[in-house]
Amino acid sequence: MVRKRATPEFRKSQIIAAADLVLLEMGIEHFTIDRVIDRAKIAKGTVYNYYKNKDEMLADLGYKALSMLLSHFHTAVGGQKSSVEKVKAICKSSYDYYRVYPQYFELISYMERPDFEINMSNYLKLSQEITNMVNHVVAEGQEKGEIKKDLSSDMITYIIWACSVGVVQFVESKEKLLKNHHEISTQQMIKGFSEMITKGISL
Amino acid sequence: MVRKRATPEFRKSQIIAAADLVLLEMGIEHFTIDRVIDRAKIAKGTVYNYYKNKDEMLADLGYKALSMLLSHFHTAVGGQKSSVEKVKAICKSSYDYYRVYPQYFELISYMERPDFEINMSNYLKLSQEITNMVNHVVAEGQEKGEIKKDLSSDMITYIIWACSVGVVQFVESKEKLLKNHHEISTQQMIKGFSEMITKGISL
Amino acid sequence: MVRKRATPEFRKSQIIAAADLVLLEMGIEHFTIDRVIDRAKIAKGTVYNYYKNKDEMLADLGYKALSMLLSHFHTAVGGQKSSVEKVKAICKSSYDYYRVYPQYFELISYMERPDFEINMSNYLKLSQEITNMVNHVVAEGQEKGEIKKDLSSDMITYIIWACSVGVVQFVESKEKLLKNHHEISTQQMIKGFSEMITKGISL
Amino acid sequence: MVRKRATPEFRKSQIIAAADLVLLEMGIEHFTIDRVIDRAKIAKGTVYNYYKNKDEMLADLGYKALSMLLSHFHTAVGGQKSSVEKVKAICKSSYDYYRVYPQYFELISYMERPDFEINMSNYLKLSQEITNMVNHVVAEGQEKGEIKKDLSSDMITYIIWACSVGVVQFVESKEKLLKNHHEISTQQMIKGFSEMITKGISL
DNA sequence: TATGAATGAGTGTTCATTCAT
DNA sequence: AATGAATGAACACTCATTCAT
Repeated sequence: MVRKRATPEFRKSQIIAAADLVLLEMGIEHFTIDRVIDRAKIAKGTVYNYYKNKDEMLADLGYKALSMLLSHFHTAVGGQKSSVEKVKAICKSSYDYYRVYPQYFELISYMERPDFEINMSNYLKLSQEITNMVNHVVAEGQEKGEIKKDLSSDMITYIIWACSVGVVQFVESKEKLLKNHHEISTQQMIKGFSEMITKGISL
Repeated sequence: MVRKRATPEFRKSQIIAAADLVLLEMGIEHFTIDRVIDRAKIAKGTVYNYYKNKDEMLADLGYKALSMLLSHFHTAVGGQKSSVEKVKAICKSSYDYYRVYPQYFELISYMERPDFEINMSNYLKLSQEITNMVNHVVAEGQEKGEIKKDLSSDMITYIIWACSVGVVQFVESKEKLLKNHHEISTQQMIKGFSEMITKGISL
Repeated sequence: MVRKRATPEFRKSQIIAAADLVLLEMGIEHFTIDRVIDRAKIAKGTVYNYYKNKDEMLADLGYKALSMLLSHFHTAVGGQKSSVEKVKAICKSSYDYYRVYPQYFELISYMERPDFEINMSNYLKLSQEITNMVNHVVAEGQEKGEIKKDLSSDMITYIIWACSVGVVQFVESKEKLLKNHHEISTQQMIKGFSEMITKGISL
Repeated sequence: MVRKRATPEFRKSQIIAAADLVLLEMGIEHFTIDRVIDRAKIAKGTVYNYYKNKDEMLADLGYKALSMLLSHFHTAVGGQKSSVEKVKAICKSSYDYYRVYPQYFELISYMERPDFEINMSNYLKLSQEITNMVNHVVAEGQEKGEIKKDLSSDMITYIIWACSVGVVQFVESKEKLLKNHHEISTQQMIKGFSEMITKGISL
């Protein structure tokens, strides 16, 4: 009814903020455009002036999700001295991240779908940045003789990331299944996992 | 129109085969009854003579998926002597399994969702059997002094499984994303992963 | 599997007995052929050897329902001396009947559907018999000077029946709505209704 | 294909009009959304922009049904002087109402079913209003000594309503069954019924 | 006669996307 | 740019009825 005028940037941030809330409250499974426009108090058609389709909007959210992940990794690495400790911190912070933004974790998994065929160059660039960051830590460790060199730093980086995701998903599904939060054993598992990884990459 | 008669066993296997294909081609997200009946060339109602609902059909597929996995694990462990080698073989065979039955991996994840509320006692029993099998290998290794004891065999089993799933999913999504099969580096990654895990759990 | 042989009469009574139970337990709304064959332990196709379709089966049940109603009316009238008292007893026994066979009441209403287009000659004949029975009571009352004559005995009979059905349905829906059985006021209502009718038809 | 634009008010009235026709022609048992959209020549999804679900649509029809009924009662009562005459007019106007809006009668019955779980506060309020209106007429008659006092005005109101519904349904089913309109005897029946009721409640 | 596997036209509901205004 | 009414393809599931054996 009321015709709101706003700069494109503002409007887009308004939409993404609403989308963020919807994702937070409903999860990716029940994320719908209708719920987003309800939140954002804008018309349905307006969304499509800013996003080609739903997936493009999710990619935008995904970008935010990766940003937060990168920031988590930076914080985690910051306090550590040795490269191995840094890797361990990264493993642990993957889980911390999931605890704080479980929906973002879901979203990142969701975006791996093979039929997610939109322009995600920004997303991929950021994804690369995260990889580079971890890669840098690993390569440094290899140079300093802390981390074994029979695998390329790339490979080690991928393995660390893949295992971290796997462990978090495992914990997630088990917690959902059991419907109670047995935080203790989860913490033990994360700790055991981190140590296993660091031991596995050490010289 | 044309009424095709068949033994219940044949018809059920026909449906499962069609469902397998649909899962393989479309992924769990786009797995629908309509697509299954299209493939199986049967009427809609027929499906419901064999399965109470969609989830029960998926549970049947899931059971098959776990059976194949267990069988893969058994084969893999069979040829190994030391416990650590057995664990390594399990890690590698997770990927082999994925190569043969890629569709089953996401199905297993899907069935973990908390609202999957059908009778899955058979499925869960088999799931437990797999866990027990791996657990047995790990516990044996601990007794023989091959595997470290600061983590319970349960915990190690879970971590191995979670990491294996993570690595396979990673490989899967990267391959689908890049749409070319760089089998070599994948093989390297699986090898590196297996060695990292075995090193991580060794004394 | 096992081929049961039986006389057609026995088989039909077996089906109708099962159907009766299904109607009793599920109500007309959830009355299905599947549930009947489950109960009767016979094959689906067999039903259609004895009944052209579902409605014909219901008509058979409906016949039974009317039989019980007629029997209720006979019992009710039996104890009364004056015609007016007989009419009052009929009004009351309509409700008694509903209390004992609520599903039969539903069924009778259901069979009034305009698209209930099957051969119901038996049903209609019995329906006529009930009408005749009431009509006889009314006509007798008119002859004896107990019941007013400005309306034909037919008309009075119809009105009595129609009002009785209406009152029972009203009580039924109110009880279902309120979900508690306030038997007292219901009894009062039935009593009030019966008296109102008898007063209405008296000279 | 062709996108027809209309004001919401028009579209809603268009849907209701179509629904009215479907109810009239098919009866509540065969009232489906598909038939409504067929009639209204709109897309399926459009219905759900105006009604949350089927029951809400029926509730809207039901509200309209009660409105017309109340209006009929008001008109009927308007011309009468004595309370007893007013009651008689109400009985007769029930039938008039049915003649004008035959489809609404079964709808009102249908909405009494206990699993009708939508917000019907408006409907129930209106229903109460009708009851109050009749109740007022009866209570007035009791005060003036025209109507007997051995039953509460509430009870009498309910009985009048229940009997009226019963008689209308009886006439309806008989007419449909015989498929010819013997308007004369129907009129006689309504007249007889009204007089029977008024006689029944008089002092 | 008996069987029960097979059929397929519904049934209500969802939701991403389009497009006339 | 903004609106929001309109669209229609999906979707899981039901059940009376048919018919080859």
